[in-house]
Amino acid sequence: MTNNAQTSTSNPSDELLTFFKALSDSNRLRILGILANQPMSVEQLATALNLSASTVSHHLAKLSDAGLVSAKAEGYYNIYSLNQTALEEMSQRLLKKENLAQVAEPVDLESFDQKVVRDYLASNGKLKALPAQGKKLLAILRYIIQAFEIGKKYPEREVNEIIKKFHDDFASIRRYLIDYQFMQRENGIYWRIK
Amino acid sequence: MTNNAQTSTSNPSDELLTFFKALSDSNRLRILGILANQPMSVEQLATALNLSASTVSHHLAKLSDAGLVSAKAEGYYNIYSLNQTALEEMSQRLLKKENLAQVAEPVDLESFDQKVVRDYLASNGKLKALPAQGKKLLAILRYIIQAFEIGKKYPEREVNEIIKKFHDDFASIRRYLIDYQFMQRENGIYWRIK
DNA sequence: GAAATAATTTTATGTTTATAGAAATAATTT
DNA sequence: AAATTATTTCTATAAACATAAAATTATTTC
Repeated sequence: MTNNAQTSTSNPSDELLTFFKALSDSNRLRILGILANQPMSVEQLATALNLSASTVSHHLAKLSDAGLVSAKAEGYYNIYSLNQTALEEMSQRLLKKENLAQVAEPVDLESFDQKVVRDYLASNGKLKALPAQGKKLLAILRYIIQAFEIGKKYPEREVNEIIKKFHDDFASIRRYLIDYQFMQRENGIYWRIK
Repeated sequence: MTNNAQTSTSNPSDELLTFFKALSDSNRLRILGILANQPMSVEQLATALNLSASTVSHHLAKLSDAGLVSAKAEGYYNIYSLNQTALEEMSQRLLKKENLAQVAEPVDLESFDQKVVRDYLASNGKLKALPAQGKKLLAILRYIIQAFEIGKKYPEREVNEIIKKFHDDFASIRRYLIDYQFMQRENGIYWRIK
């Protein structure tokens, strides 16, 4: 298991996650349903749901963490009730596309390219092979094209030299760079266009 | 990609549960966040999230079951994109108090009383004991009071007789019935008032 | 102060679920 | 047809979680 060492500082998606996790159990949904009709004590809920008091208490703690219910001491009963405002606010605030889009950590859109290139690069800096086609070839081409300056004019001989640093089959790669619109050519002169 | 086989007895809370379970995992939230920015293939997502393709596929299946994403075949890529409408519809439709209140199965509000009475009743129909106080005593009293007709006048001797069928300590119970306003008394005559 | 009652926390256990490797399926290119 | 690539399904495993009994805490009644 690799990834995200999840930052210790609570980010907005922690809040989302707590909210959804609270709602992702059938007995907790039943509890909310009951509390939407009338406030109740832990013991009453336990009887109504045929669960132990400790289990209900555990569920209520999760719902409470998510801000969905709140308790009011009454005698030695703890009367829980639905926190309706939180429910509606949450659903409106959290479930919009704009907000969701921000939930994603800054996605490294380059990472796919980087992985492909890493996989294909030998330790001498040359490519072990050329991907036959598709997305991986494009990733490699995006990598190679960076060896050229945008706008600068290169004679074909120089283009070949630069490409050869990556792979011996400079002819194929040069053609790909043209085909996929990374370069343009006129009278044996090449220039990078993106 | 399979899609929601939605159970034969599918009730509204199944739908809610599927929806929330789909959203209750941090990697699935990250996927949604990314797809809110741009559609992507399984492999691209796997690379961006540093997860295996099979894991991402598994997550996408859950999101798809919940109607949150949909896929479009493109070459041999499956390009997934956010199903924005579903997200907003769900949040508005599902998270209202009226709807939540219906999510709860018809709650048997009597069940607490019934359980208490069952626990305290011996096989001969008599009470094994009298709860000292609190909710359980009230449940027992609500049970006993049903032996009386509302409005009908009972002399004390008859009240004692009826109560004795439940418990020998008729004096305490008679007093409780008055104290807790199940009966009223005047000149040695009793009547049930609720 | 002692007994009774309600709720929470702790601890243990069985179930569910996320994960990834391997195998199977599907589509594409050569 | 054979090789390549992407995705899904199958299988196994480890982590997360629901559950309840027991212990603990807190409150009330007597």
